[in-house]
Amino acid sequence: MFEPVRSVRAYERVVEQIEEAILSGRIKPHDRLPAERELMVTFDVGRTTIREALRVLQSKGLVRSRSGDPNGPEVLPHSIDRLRESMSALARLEHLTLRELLQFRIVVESQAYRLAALLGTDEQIEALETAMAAMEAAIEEGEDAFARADLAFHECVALAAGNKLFGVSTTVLGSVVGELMRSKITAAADRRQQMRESCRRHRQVLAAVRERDGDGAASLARHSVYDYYAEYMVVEDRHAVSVLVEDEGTVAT
Amino acid sequence: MFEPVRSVRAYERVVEQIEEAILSGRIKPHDRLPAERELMVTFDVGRTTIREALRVLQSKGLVRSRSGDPNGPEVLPHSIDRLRESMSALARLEHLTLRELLQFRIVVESQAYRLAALLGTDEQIEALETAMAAMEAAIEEGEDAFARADLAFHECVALAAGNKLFGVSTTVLGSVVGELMRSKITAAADRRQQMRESCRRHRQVLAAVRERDGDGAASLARHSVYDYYAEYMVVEDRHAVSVLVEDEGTVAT
DNA sequence: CTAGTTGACTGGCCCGACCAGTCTAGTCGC
DNA sequence: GCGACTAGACTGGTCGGGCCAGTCAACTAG
Repeated sequence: MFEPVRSVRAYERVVEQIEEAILSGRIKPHDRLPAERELMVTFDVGRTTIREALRVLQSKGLVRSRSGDPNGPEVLPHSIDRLRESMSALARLEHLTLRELLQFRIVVESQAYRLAALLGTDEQIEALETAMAAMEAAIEEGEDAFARADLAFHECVALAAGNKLFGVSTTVLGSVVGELMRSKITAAADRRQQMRESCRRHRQVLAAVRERDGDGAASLARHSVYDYYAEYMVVEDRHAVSVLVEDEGTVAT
Repeated sequence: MFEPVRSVRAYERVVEQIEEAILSGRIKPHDRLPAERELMVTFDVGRTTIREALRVLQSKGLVRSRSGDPNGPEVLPHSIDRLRESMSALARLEHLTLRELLQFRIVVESQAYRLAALLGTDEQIEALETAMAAMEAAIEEGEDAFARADLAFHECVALAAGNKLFGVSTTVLGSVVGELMRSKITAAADRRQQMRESCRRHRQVLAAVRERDGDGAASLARHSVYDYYAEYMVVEDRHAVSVLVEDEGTVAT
């Protein structure tokens, strides 16, 4: 007849209210929350409680507190950092292998290209061309710049595909793969050469996209990822990945 | 010459240390952390700081504090809840549409089946059969039981595919889609009928998997998701999804 | 009009206290 | 001897007060 009432901590209810206000858009990024001593009056709780709530919101990437700022805690612009962190934690805890990450990445990335090729507007594909050029230019500016340009390119792909999820996934997966690779990096081979090779691959895929050849772009993208990482996997993992690489209907070595 | 030192809050360093201990596996699930008053001695900080650190770790889903528990805060078993939450938050903030979620889900799910069909062991596929039966039995036990059985089935698929990521994604996507659908639910149609229909679809896909027909299973899975949700989308969204549904090489209406 | 100072705020952190929940050891009744 | 009960020693949850360092803005001296 009656429902059991699980005791809810005070700070949790504070979190709930503020979080809802942010997620619903009632409070927008760059807005400021009232100061802690003010919040503790409006919520009628101690400062400890307010602070714990703010810590939680901060760890969720929703707000940021700066010591001494008279404007109060700042509501942060949306970011996928939290998603990246939880994905990264999951990867460590579940001991995700490079094979698993690449299988997933191949699936997601190739279909993003396919969607972009089939549904992207001419302007969006033109933007891809620009991003591609920026990427090639970034080779000279070092690895970080290149990584950023690469990210921007994939963001454009997701835009052309008309699906933000593909962009987010690519970013997150790239980050996690990066973390995993750092441990098994091959003594910093010729990165310059790798970047150029990467650009060549991207060019090929982009060409297929331009021709509105969705399947071709997807296939090229699959091979691109596979070839890039194949050397870091043992034979049986390579096979498990290559199953996804070849076009449907044919299974490779 | 010298690096700028951004001041790191005390509680953050506490979080770092404990988090690293957990993520690295040095502290295992169901282990207990020392009590707050004890931690505050070992870290040489006030209880406030310890509590803020614990709140953060709690919001990360790594530990749980129960009032009065003499054993201290508990290290939680791994869970994808945090990933689900951040994904859910992202979906709200970025206003992800049903179309976007389904496009992604179709891509991921179909390839999971494909991998399962091509690489799953006979035992794993047998387990799929068992899970399928449990799902059919669960129809009689209500929606919640059915949802659980459905989840378990997809977990088996990911297992057969040999990739935990596909299972995680399916779970997370399912949850987010569920949240989105709650708002546009069609007056609780005949859920019983829908469940039966869902089982029928799953059976078809499973049959293809049994025959090791990866492409067939993938194709059936794509259609299955599409058909299930098509009515909830406007025409142009339907088209953007159907592009992914048809086998490569052919594009549908 | 600018450069520097000052003061009123901010959040970060600590302390001590109190309450309510939880487990356990010991007690009481059988 | 054994089970039910109780009391106590913990636990975390919350509060208030206090101090410090950082930040910003208004004000002041040049």
